[in-house]
Amino acid sequence: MSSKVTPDPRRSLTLRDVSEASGVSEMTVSRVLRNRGDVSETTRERVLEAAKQLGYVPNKIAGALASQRVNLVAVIVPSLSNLVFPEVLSGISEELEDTGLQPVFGVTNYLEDREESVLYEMLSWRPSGVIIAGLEHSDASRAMLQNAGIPIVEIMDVDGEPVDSVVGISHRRAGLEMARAIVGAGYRRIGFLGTKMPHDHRARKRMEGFEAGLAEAGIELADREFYSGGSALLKGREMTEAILKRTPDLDFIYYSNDMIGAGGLLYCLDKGIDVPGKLGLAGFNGVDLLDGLPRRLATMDACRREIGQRAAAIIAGRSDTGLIGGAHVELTPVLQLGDTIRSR
Amino acid sequence: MSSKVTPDPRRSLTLRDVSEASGVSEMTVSRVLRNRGDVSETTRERVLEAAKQLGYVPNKIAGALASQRVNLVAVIVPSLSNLVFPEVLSGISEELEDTGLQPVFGVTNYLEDREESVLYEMLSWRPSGVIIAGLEHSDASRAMLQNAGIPIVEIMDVDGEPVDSVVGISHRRAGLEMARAIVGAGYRRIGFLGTKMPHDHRARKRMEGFEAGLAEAGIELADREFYSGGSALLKGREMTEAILKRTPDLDFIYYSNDMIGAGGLLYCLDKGIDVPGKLGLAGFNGVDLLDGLPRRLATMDACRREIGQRAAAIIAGRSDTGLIGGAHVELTPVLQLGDTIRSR
DNA sequence: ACGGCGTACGTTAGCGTTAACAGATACCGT
DNA sequence: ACGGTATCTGTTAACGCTAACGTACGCCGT
Repeated sequence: MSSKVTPDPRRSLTLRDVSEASGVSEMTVSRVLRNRGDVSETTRERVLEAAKQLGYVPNKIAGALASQRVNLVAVIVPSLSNLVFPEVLSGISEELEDTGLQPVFGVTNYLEDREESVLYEMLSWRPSGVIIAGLEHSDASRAMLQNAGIPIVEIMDVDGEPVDSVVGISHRRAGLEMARAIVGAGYRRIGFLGTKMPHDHRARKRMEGFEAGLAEAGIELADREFYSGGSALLKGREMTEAILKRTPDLDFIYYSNDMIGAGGLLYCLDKGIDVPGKLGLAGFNGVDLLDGLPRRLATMDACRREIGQRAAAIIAGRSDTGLIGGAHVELTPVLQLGDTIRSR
Repeated sequence: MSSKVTPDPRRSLTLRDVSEASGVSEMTVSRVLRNRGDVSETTRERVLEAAKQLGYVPNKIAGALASQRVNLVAVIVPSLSNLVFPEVLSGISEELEDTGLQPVFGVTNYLEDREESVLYEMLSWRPSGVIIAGLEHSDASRAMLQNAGIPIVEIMDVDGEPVDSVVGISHRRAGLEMARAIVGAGYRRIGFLGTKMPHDHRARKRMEGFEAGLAEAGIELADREFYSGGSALLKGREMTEAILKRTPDLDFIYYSNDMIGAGGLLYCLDKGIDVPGKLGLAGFNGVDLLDGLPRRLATMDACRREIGQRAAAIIAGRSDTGLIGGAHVELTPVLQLGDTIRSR
């Protein structure tokens, strides 16, 4: 790989190198590379050829500083292993595809401190917008978002006060409606299995909504348990076994996510428990993993991909909702009864 | 939110604003904010206070341009829905945690064109290093990597010629050893179910290795089928049913990933097929999802998290392997027999 | 022949930060 | 009292690019 073209392989190329190689000014090269302004067809070709020949890669750092424009969108989510977030990210990527905007992902591990530092770090690159999961942030984070002077979209959840725009579903209402459906189907001794994460506000809201829904019928949760870490499917199994041992007369279990719900379902099938006759089950999310299960778990679609798309559309300025002053998009999750809630 | 402090909420703050607010030069502010050089305790506090008060967020764009240093590491993977990659990314994040380096993720959807444009885009931010999945790239991508003048780590796979460093496993060998184990356990009529992605080189190499392993014993694949899209678990079910219908005398099925393997396993359990007596099954990856299944699928751990960690360590200059000239780290996946290969 | 206009470039002056060096002050030993 | 050193702070000049404006030239109609 002896390079005849690059004078110093250590130093990276600049516009000047391309301009010298093609015999025009740096400005003209810049114009060609950005397709801006008038350049004759012949010089355009000459410049393009030289740039390609040298293997020139523009320096966006300098470009961004000079133009005061950055084509980055900061996207901050609590986790990637949750299965939900990769789908949201896909929706964002897809929608941003041909806008010239580029998503940059950051992960907080459900930690407020980390959210704060990830946000700080990302804002220091002066992105064109921020998409961030949840409505609950530290005071400092909230202040940064407010002062950033760029569009902010908080996603996943609409139960609370957004800084700017918001796209999501009401987890409270999701829980509530699930409770109504379950009570409506005649179940009375109801248990809850969920994650122990104190900072998963959405799971918390679902449970609160769920309890409120039960309360409408004068019912209280018969039992509950929380876990953290490990394989969700396995935990679903283990916890289902444990809760049924402790409270054998349960006739329904509501899981805070589909994964542990699936584990519970597999356990019940193993043990020959009559689902949904003797015991009903429901999860949350509508992950397509469930399609492959022997029986389809009742669940509620969280509109993950669409949330990503709508949020990205707002940042890209493509949203039809009020362009200024913060859009407020509440999507409606659809209850899928599956085969694990008896139909009356 | 009437701001007494910010003069113009539209324009974002600069070092100058902080310097004026604290009565020192911009340089001193810069020093305080970066903990570099000597600053007296009193000024340091005054500056910090002013910065916090104003809500100043440094402009890394300007900083990077001036210092010619960027604390970003470009990480390029083909997909996020594969379950494998989020784990690799976690490994990277974790390892980079306290190095001052920040990973930035890009997704290619298994498309060479997209890989090229994502890479170009990322290189234009002049990152400190690149971690990229796979050894197969377009000529242009390869040229960009070679000329970037920064450490490059190709991950997941070691079967090929790396540009610089490489961390991964030999998928060819993984397939080969699985074949040997299966043949060794006495299976003879062996089928393969996999993904149709022409650009998933690693799946391809596993299959090639697998066939080579069978060939050692004079065996050929009895049947095979490929799918694309949809719920992997469900596809595993459907394809298993289809292949068993077409070739009923199969005594083993090797799946290209655990997810469809799990689907196949659930199908067999449903149908009461004797696993592993009459039919053996194996997948690939060692995802912890499998822990929750009624029976543990045989698989091979792909060392996903560790790959991420080792790759990040190389970029961070923490690797013990030869610091210059490209490290070559081949991890060894461990065969886990589970309950779906009979033990002789 | 002239002004007017459009096209195709070039020039100049930053963008906000940091590297490198240059004071300024205080303190020290002799 | 002196130079020397240590500690702190300021000044200057980039970094690589682009916005805004300037200029040269050709073409047109009258």
